[in-house]
Amino acid sequence: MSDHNPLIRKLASLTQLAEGDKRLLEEITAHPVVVPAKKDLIREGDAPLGVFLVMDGLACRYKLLPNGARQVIGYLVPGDFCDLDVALLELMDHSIGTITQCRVVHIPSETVQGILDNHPRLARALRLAALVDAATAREWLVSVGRRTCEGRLAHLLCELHLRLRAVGRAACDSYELPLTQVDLADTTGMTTVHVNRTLRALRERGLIEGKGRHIRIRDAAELWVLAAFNPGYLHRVQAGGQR
Amino acid sequence: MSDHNPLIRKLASLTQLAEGDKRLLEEITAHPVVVPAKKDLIREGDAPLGVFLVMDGLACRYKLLPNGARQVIGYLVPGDFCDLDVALLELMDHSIGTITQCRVVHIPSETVQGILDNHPRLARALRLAALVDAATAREWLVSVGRRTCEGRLAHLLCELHLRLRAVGRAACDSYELPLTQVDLADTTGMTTVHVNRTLRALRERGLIEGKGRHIRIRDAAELWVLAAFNPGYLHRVQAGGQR
DNA sequence: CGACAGATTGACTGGGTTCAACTTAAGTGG
DNA sequence: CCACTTAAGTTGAACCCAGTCAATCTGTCG
Repeated sequence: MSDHNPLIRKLASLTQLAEGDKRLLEEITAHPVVVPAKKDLIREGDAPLGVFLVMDGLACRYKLLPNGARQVIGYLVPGDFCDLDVALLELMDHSIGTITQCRVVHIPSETVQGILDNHPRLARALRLAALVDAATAREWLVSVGRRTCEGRLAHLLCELHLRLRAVGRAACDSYELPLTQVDLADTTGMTTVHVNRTLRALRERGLIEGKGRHIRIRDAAELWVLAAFNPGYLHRVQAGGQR
Repeated sequence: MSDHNPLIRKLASLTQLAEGDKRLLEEITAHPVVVPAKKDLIREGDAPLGVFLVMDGLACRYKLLPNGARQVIGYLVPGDFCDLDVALLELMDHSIGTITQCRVVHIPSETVQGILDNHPRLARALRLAALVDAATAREWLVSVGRRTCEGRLAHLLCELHLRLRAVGRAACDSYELPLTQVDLADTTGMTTVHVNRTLRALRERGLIEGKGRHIRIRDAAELWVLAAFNPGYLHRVQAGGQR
């Protein structure tokens, strides 16, 4: 029953895993720690201490500017972990904080290194996941730089839907999105006011529906077009498209 | 005389290298190929074939949207290479093209893997360089999402100045920047018209000077403030600050 | 009930885009 | 050597998308 382990599901969506690999992953993720909402796991300027792995809940990477502005530079959904090689860095160049309460596993650098050295199939899977993270950051750059405001939000909704579905945290056409409009604004480079209006526009176009936390995608095809969403950057083995 | 080998200079700016390491790097980079300006090294959708390393000139990563818009998602200055693990990917999720004529080395995946497996110090350096690339993409996201237009351009100028200086391609306060205003616009998420006006504003404030390709930074301190530039994300060993 | 975070709405403003003309610089070929 | 072409840079004017400011509403929790 590895079906509910998000790390296993995620890695399995990127490449083939052997039974032994899955067992090892189960072991590593056996004892998560509960972290409340809105707590920093690690802060810019801190010395990194290994890899964080989110098993449940939602966390984000972010940076703050001197003027107080915040930019979210990535989300960690269940199964996601922060860079494999952080141990090489002296200092973190960004912060990671929880959005909701999370169950988090902290994996010491030595353990990570051990896996990378002795389990080539897993190493491959983990490296692949790291590549997808980097590709996702680049895709976000495209969003903020060149997509319209509607497109940015639409793109984010499409991406999170696929990512959550891959780890069994989303239904076919709906999911729980515990982000505030402030979070969305800090992610897409907009203001909260405009996020509010843009979401309404998406609703009025009949593309999405749902008050507050619950999102239902009413017209995925149209949403993809509006978002210019091309899921290739997620590098899923089975296309990762619509069910 | 490894002083002019940009890869060696770059890696040395990130971590300690032994003489043997440098010799190996010299070997690998001994036979670059000349690529004309404005040619794609590899295109989104292609199968990756190993790692590209830029020895001279300027190249960029970019993505195109269906509407024709382009977003530049990273520059490759001398010494930079594209992701170590691309071989794991089935398809490229973005393109890499030259801006100017470049001297480029193509390193087969097996060679890369050999180094990663058998030369731990080099592996460390290369991994570190890859982390810096990822951090740079995140910093760009902050720029486009939360910096003013003046700030974005200022930040880019600061970053490129440091990166070029690290590989001996920039003087203390000036450098050649072979980017058109179109390139700058596609990098910073602006229009060319506004890039033009914003550059003028930077000139009029006395922060930079220089027509066309040649940039001179007149007031680095002020430029850093305007850009909210914090070079920590480049993870240089010796602070990487002003000479 | 009061307090607070988050969402919503309206009115106003302005930064940045759009469109279009014009200039400058750098080839290229006759 | 110069007319012609093309890419890049510059400027002006009109417009509008999105930000700003501020008030109001909603829901939740103690």
